[in-house]
Amino acid sequence: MRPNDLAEIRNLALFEGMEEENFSAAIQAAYLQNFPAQVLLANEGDDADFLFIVIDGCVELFALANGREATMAMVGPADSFILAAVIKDAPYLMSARTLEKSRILMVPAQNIRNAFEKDSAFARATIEELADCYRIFIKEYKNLKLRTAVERLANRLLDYNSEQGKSGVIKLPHDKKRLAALLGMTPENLSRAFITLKPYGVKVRGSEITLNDMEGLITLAKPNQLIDRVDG
Amino acid sequence: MRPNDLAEIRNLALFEGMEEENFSAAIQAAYLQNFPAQVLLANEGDDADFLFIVIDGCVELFALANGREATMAMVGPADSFILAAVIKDAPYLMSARTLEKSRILMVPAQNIRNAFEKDSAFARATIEELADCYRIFIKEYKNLKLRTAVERLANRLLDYNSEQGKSGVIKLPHDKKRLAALLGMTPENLSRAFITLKPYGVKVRGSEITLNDMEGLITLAKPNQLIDRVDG
DNA sequence: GAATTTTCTTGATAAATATCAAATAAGGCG
DNA sequence: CGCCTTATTTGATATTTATCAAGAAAATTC
Repeated sequence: MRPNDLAEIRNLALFEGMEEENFSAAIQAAYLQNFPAQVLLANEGDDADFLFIVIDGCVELFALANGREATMAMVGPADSFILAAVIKDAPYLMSARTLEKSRILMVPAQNIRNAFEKDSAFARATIEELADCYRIFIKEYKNLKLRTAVERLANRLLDYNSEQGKSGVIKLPHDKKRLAALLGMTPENLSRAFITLKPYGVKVRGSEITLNDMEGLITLAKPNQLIDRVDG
Repeated sequence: MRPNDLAEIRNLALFEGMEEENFSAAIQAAYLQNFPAQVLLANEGDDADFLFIVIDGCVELFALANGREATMAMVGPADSFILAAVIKDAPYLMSARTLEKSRILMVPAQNIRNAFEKDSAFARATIEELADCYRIFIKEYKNLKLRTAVERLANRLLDYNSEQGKSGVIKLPHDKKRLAALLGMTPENLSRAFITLKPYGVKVRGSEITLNDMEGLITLAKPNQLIDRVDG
């Protein structure tokens, strides 16, 4: 591991307050690895051998059942995933695959569990991280249960706009097939949802989306601090 | 608070390993209160003033948006709720109401936050509790995204059957309106889902359900350890 | 126990979403 | 560039789920 990488990892919220000694112990057994796109990092049902942290790139969390596939979340730089399975020493409930070339830190589960037995700052950081992940999923669950497909798309566009500097011009961060899966709809439905949003000033040119009527879009989307990451 | 109650609370997983001194400090400011049915205990959007723990009774967690209401979970004895909001000192993402006469322990949020700063056993217990809650919701999310309404009902019936001693005769723990909301469907749809399950040996007599063809029902439901609480 | 309210069911219909098939567009590669 | 693969869109249709309006059943009240 390069010293550069080490410093970057040291600064992750999860490890920030940790004692140097405990950090070293936890991290020395870890791997920082480069993966190409479309690599399966974790498979639902398998025992939680590693905690994963995305350093660079993008990872899709997904689940299979009944011949269907559901995208659960997209994970980006500085995000950990499957922390809860590691803590419980239980099977992963989700699978994970890289969507693009990604740099991933893999910390053996046992090291994580040892670390928060020993290091109370790390235990507290773990609590914070878990609480964050929990609330994100509660919001996703509400999003799915309380909104129609068009409303979910509209709010997602508002989120992307906020993340990307509120310029009114968005670059979709994933291809449309994956965006559809993330929003809990089929690609065909996503296409039609975009058409439905046309009267609300949403212009689609490939993966570039322009929002020409924020007022109107917001009226339709009804963004909500208790569901969305960012308020439109 | 009666000594009896105190002993019961002391034995909750969350407080089990806690130092006596810290437990006393946390609990002395707490209220153990009896509520009738249909009392709103927490309101989404409000600041998290209390951690709630159900001692007796039943509480519904729900959320509102766009004129719709979604039931998020049912909480019973020994379960805590809205722990994550307390930890983050953030607004509740869910509202909570009693469904029946209930005894609820309310611990001021500040006491909880103090407690895991001081007490590492409590911090670890909090991690475990949060990880449990997280995994339960991941499962619910998968349930909703990967299964049809009929499949969700079938699996819920199998769960209830397992919980209630696998006798093949179930007493529904909630009225059907609430069961429908919990399963993410309308009451009308629940009625029809029961009719759909009739050929699979599901007999409905009020809130008493009889399962006469476990094989068939399981074939339809396809219960899954990675979604359901108990495996059929 | 009759009246009243609430819950549950049923029927008819509408809306939302998925599926299947085909056409079009976009991107990558030799 | 032109071929080939993959992604996206469109159209037609089916399925799933919700809505609205009654009616039936159950529970509650007086």
